[in-house]
Amino acid sequence: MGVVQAAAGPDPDGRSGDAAARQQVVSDIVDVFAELNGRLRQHYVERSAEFGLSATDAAAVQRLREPTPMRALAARLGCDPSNVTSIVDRLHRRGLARRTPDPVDRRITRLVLTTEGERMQAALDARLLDAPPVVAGLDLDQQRTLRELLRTAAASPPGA
Amino acid sequence: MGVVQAAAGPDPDGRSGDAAARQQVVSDIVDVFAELNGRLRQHYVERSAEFGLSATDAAAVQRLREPTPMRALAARLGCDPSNVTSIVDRLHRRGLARRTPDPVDRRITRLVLTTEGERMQAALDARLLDAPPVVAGLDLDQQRTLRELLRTAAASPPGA
DNA sequence: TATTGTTATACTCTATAACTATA
DNA sequence: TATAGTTATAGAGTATAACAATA
Repeated sequence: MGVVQAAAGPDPDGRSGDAAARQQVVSDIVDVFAELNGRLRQHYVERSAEFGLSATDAAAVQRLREPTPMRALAARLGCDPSNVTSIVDRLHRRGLARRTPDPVDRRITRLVLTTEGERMQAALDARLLDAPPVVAGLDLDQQRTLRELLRTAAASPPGA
Repeated sequence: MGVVQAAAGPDPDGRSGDAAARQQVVSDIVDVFAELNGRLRQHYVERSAEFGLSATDAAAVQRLREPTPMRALAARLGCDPSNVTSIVDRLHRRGLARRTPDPVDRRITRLVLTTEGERMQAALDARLLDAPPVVAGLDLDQQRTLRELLRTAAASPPGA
């Protein structure tokens, strides 16, 4: 159930019933969503740790599928570019990624996975995308429906 | 799209197609889910700020619907009990909540909203549950379907 | 003059451990 | 001996601002 508790009986005056019911559905969704988000985060933390990586570092490895400027990786991770430096430093120390100069713009550093990094990426994909909490318990059809609904919600502009 | 990119053409050997397609759906869902979670967080931060509250403090107000021990509030907020002290201190300074002794167990502090706290709670419900990003753009039927799917996913035990 | 990556720093969030008062 | 709440503190995560190199 959501934060807003459902009334015990029917609406006394019979007017606010619709609005209350609608608010209840929204409240329920937000609540389960938050619950699942917590589990999903834990899933990523625990499974990334199996490879000796933080969840953030693992996410970075998953997102390096072609030569990528630092800023672009920051955008994909949804964080500030200043954070990427330390992430890439750690991946470099682990022998998973390296910095290469951009051929045309010398301000840009392009990030590339090493061979070991590519192996790690495949392993992470298999392990992290194996029945994560948002999807576990849903068959393929249900997953497709869920994806469609979430995409529709995401297509609604943030400031609407 | 998800982290794992969909292949351009059909599967060459015709064997891994199913598994790859399934992984793609999961990857997509996890991605949109994360995107929506970010927007939802922002929604709560911004709208709570309209009332001079942090998102956490607002969530606490929303969850005080009857006399509640500190630990119970911590459980509802999904945080450690040690955090609740400062939250309640702030709500108290704002005149929104007060601590009352439990009638039978003197170790327990029960949290109760003041009249102003109850007004704030109603205002927060109206404002925070008004078309949050997870739900915006979905009609009532779609919202019900989404709730059902998320509940099914949440019903699947975390360690499964 | 604007932009990339880096660095130093500060701020927020959250958990752990030690303490007290009760049970 | 165990539990509720408090306190101090430390760690992770993230953002801001200033800087050097390059455009």
